[in-house]
Amino acid sequence: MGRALIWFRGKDLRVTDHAPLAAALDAGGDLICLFVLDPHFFAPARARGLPHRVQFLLESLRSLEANLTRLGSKLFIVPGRSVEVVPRLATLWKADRVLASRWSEPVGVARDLRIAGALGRQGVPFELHEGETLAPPGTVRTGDGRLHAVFTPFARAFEQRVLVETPLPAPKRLPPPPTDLARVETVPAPSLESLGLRRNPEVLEGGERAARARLKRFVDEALGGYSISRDRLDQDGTSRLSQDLKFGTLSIRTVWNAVRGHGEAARRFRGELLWREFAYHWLRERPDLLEKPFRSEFEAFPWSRDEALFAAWKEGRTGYPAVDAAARQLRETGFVHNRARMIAASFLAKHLALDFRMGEAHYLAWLTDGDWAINDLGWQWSAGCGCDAQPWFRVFNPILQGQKFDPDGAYVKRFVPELASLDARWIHEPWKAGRRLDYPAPIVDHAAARARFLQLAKAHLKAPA
DNA sequence: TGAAATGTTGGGGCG
DNA sequence: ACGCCCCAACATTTC
Repeated sequence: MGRALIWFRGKDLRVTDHAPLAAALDAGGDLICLFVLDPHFFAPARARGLPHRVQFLLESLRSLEANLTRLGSKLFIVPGRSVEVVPRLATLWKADRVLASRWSEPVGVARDLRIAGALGRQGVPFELHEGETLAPPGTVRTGDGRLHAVFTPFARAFEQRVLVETPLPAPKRLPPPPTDLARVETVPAPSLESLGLRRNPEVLEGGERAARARLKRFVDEALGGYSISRDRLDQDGTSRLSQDLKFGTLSIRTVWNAVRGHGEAARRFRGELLWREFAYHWLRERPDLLEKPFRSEFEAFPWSRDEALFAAWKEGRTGYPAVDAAARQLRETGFVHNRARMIAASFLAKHLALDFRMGEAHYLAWLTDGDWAINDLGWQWSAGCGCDAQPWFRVFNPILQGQKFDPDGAYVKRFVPELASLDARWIHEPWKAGRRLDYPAPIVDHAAARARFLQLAKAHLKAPA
């Protein structure tokens, strides 16, 4: 027996397959559930810069609170900085140990080190449990102990060596919070309105129940055709689970387990989950990747930082419909289709030769699913400077990509309404329609921009050191 | 998890 | 009938 303080954080907002909760419940004794509300993160000015993420997080937090209450426990939401709050409450509430889910991204590692130190000085163990990834980052390695630099061998090694266990069920009930707790300031889960935001109905609903419904929809309706329809901008062929993995409203192994078997399409989807593992492996090994390219020959690459071009890209007025639709989908809905992310990223890094970190930061702020490891890997992949990246000379043609993956222009028309009445024949190259449109001409010519980038990259990357 | 340039092949029109 | 050219279709190479 003893008293466990379970510290829920922004990446494990669930009660199902929650290792710290299950471990504490197994051990018996008192159980206190805590969420620390950092006033820095939950400030109106900051929230306005990340509106979609904040909305999803708040809904998921309220869902977690309701679920814990339903199970007989309670979520204490305490304002403050976690490095201060957690050690203070551990002492004040006489916890014997503090449990949390591992958080392996740089800010989480640094914070957990400080907290472990502070708790250690108070004689309280700090236990981090797995659940963030299928395999703890860094555990899948080559024969000589290095991380795989190429995805395919990584995936093969993962499948051979990693045994993904069955998810833990949600607890049937939880012990009520102890009655002798010293009173501390708690706050209700903030409302969007209190942060100066209005609910955006385009952002998917937060919380475990909505997440489970999405998983079921995907497995029942979309998984079978995943291999083909995953690339279609105009279809709902993707899982739409990214924000649930980001905030932990579904555990990664719940998703993995739900798509076991199911043939080739499911194997393809599991491959995408393994890209996530790959990204977490590398970021844990190389926290500096958030600042610099994986491939060192790109460290001094002469990227542009042209603010006018960047603004056109962010606001969706480059004149290339597929690129602009992606930009507007991001701002309006907090989500961008995977194929559209690639098209938009390629355009920024190659046609515009802008520093990929500008796009990376913009995506991280506006994506509901914005995840450091995955976002960074994706951007570095597109810019050609990443781990197992696409070659620098591979330049997506935004017109062809649009024609291939949005043949009727339905995706473009949804997010670029100025083009709604345009014939599908011209939808990806509206300047050829011979019509006056309230839509910008291309800010760069595709062929010229492509040639310019290839020349720039060749000169920089092949020049003798 | 590309695209464009270049090379090759083969059928048909035509002198 | 034959060779030549044209060019679409496909393959290979290059960026």
